[in-house]
Amino acid sequence: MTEQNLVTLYEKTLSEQEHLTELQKSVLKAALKLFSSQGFEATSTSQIAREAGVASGSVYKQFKNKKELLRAVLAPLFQGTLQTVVNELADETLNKKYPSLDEFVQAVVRDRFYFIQENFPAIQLLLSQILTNEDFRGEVQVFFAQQFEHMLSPVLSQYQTNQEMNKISYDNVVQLVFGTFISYFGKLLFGLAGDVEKEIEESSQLLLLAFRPQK
Amino acid sequence: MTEQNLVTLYEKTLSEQEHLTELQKSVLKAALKLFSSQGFEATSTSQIAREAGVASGSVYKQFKNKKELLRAVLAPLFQGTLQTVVNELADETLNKKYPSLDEFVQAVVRDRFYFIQENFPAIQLLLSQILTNEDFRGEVQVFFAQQFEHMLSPVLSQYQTNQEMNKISYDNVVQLVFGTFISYFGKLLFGLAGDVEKEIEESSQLLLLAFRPQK
Amino acid sequence: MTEQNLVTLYEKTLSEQEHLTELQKSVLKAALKLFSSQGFEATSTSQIAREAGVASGSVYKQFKNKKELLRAVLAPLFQGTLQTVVNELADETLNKKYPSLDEFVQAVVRDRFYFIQENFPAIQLLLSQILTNEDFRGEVQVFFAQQFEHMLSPVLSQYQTNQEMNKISYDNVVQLVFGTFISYFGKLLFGLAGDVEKEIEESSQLLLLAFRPQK
Amino acid sequence: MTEQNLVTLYEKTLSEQEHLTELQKSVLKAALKLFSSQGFEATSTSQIAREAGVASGSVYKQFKNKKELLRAVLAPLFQGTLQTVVNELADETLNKKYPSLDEFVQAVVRDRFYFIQENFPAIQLLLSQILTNEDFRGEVQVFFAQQFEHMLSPVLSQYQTNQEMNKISYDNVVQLVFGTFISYFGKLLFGLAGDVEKEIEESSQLLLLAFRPQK
DNA sequence: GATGAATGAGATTTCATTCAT
DNA sequence: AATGAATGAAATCTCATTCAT
Repeated sequence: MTEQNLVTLYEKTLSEQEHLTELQKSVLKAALKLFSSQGFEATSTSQIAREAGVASGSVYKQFKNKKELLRAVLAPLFQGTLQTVVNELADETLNKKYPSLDEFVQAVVRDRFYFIQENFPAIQLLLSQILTNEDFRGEVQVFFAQQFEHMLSPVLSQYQTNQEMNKISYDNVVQLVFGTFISYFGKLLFGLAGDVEKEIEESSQLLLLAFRPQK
Repeated sequence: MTEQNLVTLYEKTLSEQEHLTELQKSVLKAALKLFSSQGFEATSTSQIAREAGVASGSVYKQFKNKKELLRAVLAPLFQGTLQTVVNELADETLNKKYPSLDEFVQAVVRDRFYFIQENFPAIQLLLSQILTNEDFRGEVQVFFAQQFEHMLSPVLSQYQTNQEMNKISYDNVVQLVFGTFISYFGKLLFGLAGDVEKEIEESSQLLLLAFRPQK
Repeated sequence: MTEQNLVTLYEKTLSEQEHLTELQKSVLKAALKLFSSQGFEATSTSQIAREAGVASGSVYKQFKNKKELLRAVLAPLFQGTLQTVVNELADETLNKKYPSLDEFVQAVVRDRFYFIQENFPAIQLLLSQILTNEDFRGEVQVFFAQQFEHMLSPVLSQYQTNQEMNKISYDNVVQLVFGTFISYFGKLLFGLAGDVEKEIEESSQLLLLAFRPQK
Repeated sequence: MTEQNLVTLYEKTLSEQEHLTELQKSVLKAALKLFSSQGFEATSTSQIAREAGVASGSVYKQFKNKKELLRAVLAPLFQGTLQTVVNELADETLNKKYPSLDEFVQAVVRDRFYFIQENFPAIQLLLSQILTNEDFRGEVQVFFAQQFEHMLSPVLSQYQTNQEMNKISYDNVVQLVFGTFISYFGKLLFGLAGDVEKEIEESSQLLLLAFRPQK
């Protein structure tokens, strides 16, 4: 089974980046952890150094300043970790053959709900950065733009051609699916989520209400 | 037509709070504006004082410390502004008679999409606080708990009894609707939203795909 | 019986000062109380105003600034209260006829020990001001200089002429007596003082060891 | 001859404390100097930093806050400096053999009067802290409790056994001696002290009046 | 390179003092 | 005269950043 935990994946991505020293990597890991749980502004560089087990000055040997450190923390998330995540999603879920639209939808929802559950802090960091950091928002946009379209569109077309799915646009599908995922994240945030399998089942059925051809 | 702009509503709420002085109100307004646009941590109290046109010490005459100021900023949002918003939503949208489910859904979506559009910065503040401030999250939860259920449930039951709507639970309806609103907020955040009327039309149709009875 | 409590005496002195308004007097009383217990620097003017039950601005209507207020607090202590104290000491103790030196010494010690006990906070203020405030030190000096000499000297001379007392200088007597009083104050400060009558008895006997003619 | 200047002794004590950095020591020295001359409340941390020749922030790197700094200033005074002072007093004065009570008393008075004269500002700080700082008062008490009794009592007993001294209690001796020292400090404070040798002679004779057996 | 003590700009906070009402 | 809200200078304290070792 493939790894779906962002932090572990993140560390794997880091270890592959040969231009980063061990020290840099430990700083990045510590920063990811603390930025996630406390927010960027509320985390001090000395706290990061302590968590990373390095001297406070060493943080600045590697990263010009705190903002640059944030960029360096977020960069591998896109250039490595998230890319891996996307690829795995494609390989293991989108590219598989499912006997029916129902099973396909449920597989995608299951895959992502578990992902959200396991990577809750990192997602919290990403979302809060998206809300407050305009530069970062730009990077997210560049990363996701068309990232999925070429993967998802063919699958959708196929179900639509089979008349298993009604003819709604790619954008609309993304909107519904994205709304579903954010809703699940919100439920987790507020402690309102029930058993994950029950949530998967319900959310899948809701999506299918919109996706199934209306006769 | 009633006012739906949060900042204006916020000021109206403030003006009704007789226990607040003019100075307190101007500080609260300035703080709301700056916290919204820059975040809580990134806003200094002297910046707030400057924006409010008062002396830096005056902020502390009125509010014990910066954290208390944040509480004081957010309190009227819930105890006044958001309450007004909820009440207006009830009076003007939920309690009106609509000839059909389609028109009802479209009316609700239109109402909220315009609201989101007009109150974008305040919503951004609320969402980022929800993500990073656990205490605040608790207050939000208390405020919204069952706030809608007693307003929305009867309307849904009615449409479901008429067989204009399929039998999905209140929770599921909320999840779909909440996902729709968040998606629209996200589109605005990323500059991806098209013409608001087109967005309303599309999002309403998507919801209706899920709400309409599947024959 | 005469009043020996400094604060009460202070209030009496104030009430006789017709150039002071009621408001001024209440501020002075409050300031005396707070400066005594907390020290001058550690007491804020708004705290004084609150204690006095007046508006904070009113303090400044009466006294140019905080330092001036301290002067105004201390002035009546010398110009009225302490003068009264000195006069009473003279009238009731020094000028009385005592059958023996022993009884005279014990009467003076008793009188002052009770005075110290009852006016502990005010004395604490005076001492701490003497230590830290050079201007004030000057005023104290002016006040006490020769204040006692003309009262005490005749009495001493008389006992010395009678050969009830050995021939030590006025300065030496003052030094021994002052040392005795400060020691008692110190014992009270550190919670080491025993029953006041026992302390009076012991301290009187110690003084008498030095005063009695050595055969 | 051994060093009896508190500030020099203080610096010596500091230099022996290996857990203190040079910077900490210079801050402590500066703080002692300024607290002594101006009082605790009237001294700002930036003033201390300037006097110590360090950056303002460095004060807080070493000491959590201003109150902690005061504690850190006073701690070596008791744990080192005053202890040294007490030990030297014991070694050089109390434990020496003197031909008579007269010479013993004069030696002790001389020793302490010179000590008071040389360490006037530090003593002023200690006294003003004793008056205004309750916590500090407690520490002083702990330090001095029985510190002297076991050193002084045997010497007194010896003189009393020899019938060179009358039988007054240890407590009474301490009271007389303490009163003598405080009186000399007071004279210095008010600029009333004469030549130190004359003061020593007079004060010794006064004490001896009380100590000598009354025939 | 790594360290962590030292820096100093800037943030939060306090409070003596002023002034419109 | 009395008020107390408002002021702003200065104090305490924090923390991103630098630099000698």
